[in-house]
Amino acid sequence: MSRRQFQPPPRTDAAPPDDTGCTILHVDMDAFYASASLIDRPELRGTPVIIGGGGRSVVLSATYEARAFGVTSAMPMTRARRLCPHATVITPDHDRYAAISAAVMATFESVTDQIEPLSLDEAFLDVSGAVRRIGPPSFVGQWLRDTIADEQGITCSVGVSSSKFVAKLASGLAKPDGLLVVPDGEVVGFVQQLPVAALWGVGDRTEEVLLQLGLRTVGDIAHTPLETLQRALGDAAGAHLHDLSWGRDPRRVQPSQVEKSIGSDETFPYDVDDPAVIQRELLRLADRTAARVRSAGMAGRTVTIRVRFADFTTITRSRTLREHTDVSRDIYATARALYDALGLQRARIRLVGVRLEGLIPVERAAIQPRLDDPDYGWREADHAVDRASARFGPGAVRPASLVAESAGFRPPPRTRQPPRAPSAG
DNA sequence: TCTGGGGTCCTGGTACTG
DNA sequence: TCTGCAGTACCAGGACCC
Repeated sequence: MSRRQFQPPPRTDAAPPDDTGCTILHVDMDAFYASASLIDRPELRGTPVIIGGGGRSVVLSATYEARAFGVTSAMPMTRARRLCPHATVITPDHDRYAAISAAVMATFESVTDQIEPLSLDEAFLDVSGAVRRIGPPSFVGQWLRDTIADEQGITCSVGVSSSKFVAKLASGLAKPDGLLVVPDGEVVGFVQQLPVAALWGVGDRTEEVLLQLGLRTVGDIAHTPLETLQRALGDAAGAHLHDLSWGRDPRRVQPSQVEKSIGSDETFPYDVDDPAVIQRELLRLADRTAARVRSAGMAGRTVTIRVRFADFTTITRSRTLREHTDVSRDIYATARALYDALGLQRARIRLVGVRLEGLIPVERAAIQPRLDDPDYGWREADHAVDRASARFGPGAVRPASLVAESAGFRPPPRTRQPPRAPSAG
């Protein structure tokens, strides 16, 4: 809980919007990573700034001045630099973002304990328990905006409504630096005027399907038979969109969301066809994944690998183990077996990933020592590595093959062979 | 133009079991 | 013993979100 008590601002005489029953707030930081990066670089305010790395990375965030040139999040950096060559490029500082996010979440906690973070820069709040203590939801929303601006030096936008879906739409329309209330009686009209792509769950593919059906607005979806939507999009997605098109969204704010999987992907700076390089990368990713799983106090049962080829086709392979594990060696061995089973012969690979799914708390995992386990086995070794990493920094202790890699590894020359199709299964 | 990294959820196919 | 069926678990991939 927050150590700071809520301090209500002076009330104004402006007529408040009708926010009766609108107890769901969606708070979304404006261009969060860019705004956070400019706290220490105030001279760059009002100028185009792009947050992103080099090589094959994409744009993490951009100031509104850069967005005016067509730069958007997730756009390849090479393209962003072309669109806005005079922009200042800043390398992301994730530790800084996490610290600011934690401070913002603490501000939320001074209002309500019903907080559902969606990411570092946005969250749903259910303020129904705070209305009597603090004031109407829109008043709470404005106080949050003022407080975050004062204390963190960044702006945010707030959507206020009676459901998560509409609150999120409202915050998006309020951007930047605004607050929008959608009263209960206006939800259907508000939603149905929007284009189909505004709906949560409609991405490029689904939008294309809907447009092919002649559906351009949410109102069009609302007046389409449910069976037609389900035939085109599947039972779940069809029903979901039909509900949203009438403003129906019964999902409640869920304060605690348990992780269901943990994993890491890595895109190589160049396409790789050397099996040894890929095996080392799998080892590194398995190590990293296992450390995160142990740090979260979890254990998982299904190991999934992902392989993306040079032509961007992507395959996944998974295997469910007999027992849950948090041991680096088990995860690597399974990932390696899955990769070997692909039977790839010098295919050009762009990315590999390792993920552990089916997570449960480690104390519920009932991990059984095997008869051939030594007294102090791989789990104890992992915990020793974790302790060393905590004391001396990540990577203080690594598998020997990774140490050799950092000492002398050189990337292989680029090749021109096309990717080989993976074997069936 | 050329596409990151970390996730969740859903769907359809297949294998297994009673 | 064989076959068909239903339920379940697993697997692979697609789509989506931030």
